[in-house]
Amino acid sequence: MLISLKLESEVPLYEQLRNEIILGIAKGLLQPEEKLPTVRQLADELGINNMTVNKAYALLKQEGYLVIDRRHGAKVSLPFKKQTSAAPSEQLEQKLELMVAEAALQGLTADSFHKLCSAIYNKMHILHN
Amino acid sequence: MLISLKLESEVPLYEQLRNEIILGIAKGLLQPEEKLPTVRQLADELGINNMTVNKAYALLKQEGYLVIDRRHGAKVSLPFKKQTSAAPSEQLEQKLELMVAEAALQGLTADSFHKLCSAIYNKMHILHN
Amino acid sequence: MLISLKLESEVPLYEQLRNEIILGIAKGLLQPEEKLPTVRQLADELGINNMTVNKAYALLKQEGYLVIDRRHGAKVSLPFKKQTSAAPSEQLEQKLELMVAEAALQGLTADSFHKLCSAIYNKMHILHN
Amino acid sequence: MLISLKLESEVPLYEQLRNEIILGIAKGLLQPEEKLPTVRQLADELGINNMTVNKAYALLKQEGYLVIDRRHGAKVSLPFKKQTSAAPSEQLEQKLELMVAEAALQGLTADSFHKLCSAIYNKMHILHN
DNA sequence: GTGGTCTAGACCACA
DNA sequence: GTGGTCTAGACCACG
Repeated sequence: MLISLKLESEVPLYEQLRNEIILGIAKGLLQPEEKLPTVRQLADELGINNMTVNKAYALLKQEGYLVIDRRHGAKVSLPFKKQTSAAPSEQLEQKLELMVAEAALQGLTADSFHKLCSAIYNKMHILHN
Repeated sequence: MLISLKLESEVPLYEQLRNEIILGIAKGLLQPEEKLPTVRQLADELGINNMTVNKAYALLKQEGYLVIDRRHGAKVSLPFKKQTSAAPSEQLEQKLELMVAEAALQGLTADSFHKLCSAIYNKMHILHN
Repeated sequence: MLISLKLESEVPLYEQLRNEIILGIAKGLLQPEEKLPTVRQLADELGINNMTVNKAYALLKQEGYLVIDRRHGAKVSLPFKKQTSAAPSEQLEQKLELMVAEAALQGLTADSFHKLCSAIYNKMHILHN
Repeated sequence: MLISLKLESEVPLYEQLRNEIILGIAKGLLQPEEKLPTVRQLADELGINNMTVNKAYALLKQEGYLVIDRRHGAKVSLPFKKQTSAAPSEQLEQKLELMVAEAALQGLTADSFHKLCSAIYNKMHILHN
């Protein structure tokens, strides 16, 4: 899996890294239980500091996407936190509301938006139908 | 229109303000051509620094949501045209992709996501059907 | 409020700092809404690095004990997460179980343990009777 | 007696193992003078390194919970006497103080805490009444 | 002036 | 060899 960071971006490096890994998991590029590179390896590979990778891993661990095993480093968690009936978090809802508002103001029709969502959802490996 | 800012939020104040105004426009609480409060008025009302409001207005102007006339202050732009063939901005697409990935990993089905989007879209005043 | 860290301890500095602040809040040495020292001030005062204090503050923020306001730095949260009927977290229960086991094996009677708990609880400013 | 370790836990394996054994003794699952598995047996059984088990045993020996005889392996110590006048170790007291502070801040009443302690104490086999 | 981020390099506990 | 912690010093966004 290829990870590319934008050094000039406003988004912090550790957050970009987190996002890329989440996308990787959702798209199936990273399988559950799959071992991730060590902190040092990834830091070298990306040309950034150990602590930056460390912070990203710690964040992903805290959010439940990664499991960190003292013996073998970091690996992808098993999926399905099994949200009983998948109530979307309030935070997600608010972010989505803003996004829809921007899309609507830019002239995107509801239908176009739906199609865009579908297209994106289909790129995800982990589907819940 | 009521604007509420969360001082303790991660999101910068000027960005929260920008977001609230965009939502206001999309929901029809702010009409096209409607005049907004002056920087000072709004800053006083919200209890924040002038520069913060200024920054939000400048950002909204740059994004095309506001028109700023030195004589008459800031007012809401005329809406964009419908984009039937609609190329959603790349930034929007990337943000949406990440959001979908997180939603999927949290167990939200594509169908639930679609319904959520529809519900939100229906709250918007500016519709493009 | 006086904070003392043990440099020779096995407990990480940032965690010691977190613990001291939690104790301070519980004992009422730090009042709700009270402003804490800035990261730099506290780091200087304790003779440790900024990032160590930063990490402690970030942890306390994440746990809900502190609120970080971009304008005025860190302050103590309002209490009462209002646990409906205060179901003790499973983690607390497990830690307590181990502690009781150790106490029992060291010959401490149940009654002594109860009295010890009462004595400690009475030192706390925030009581729920 | 069943021992389960969590590889993904923050708590070091040797410490988890120590804790489980202490709980086993306190609950009476391990009787005084009872022989424990050899280091190798237990390491194999749990799928962990010999050194890890070794470290746990050494720690338990140092704390007085185990007696290690080179010829007969490790066995459970005889219980301590009742401490009627009982000075609880300072370390125990500090850990308990932090725990109470966290519990209080999370809205747990003193009474609930007491009841929880009683319930746990009753699960222990070694009682000092 | 505040916290947030990042670096380069170091040491330590764990396994 | 792994992640976790810490340091000293730097730059930046926010307000």
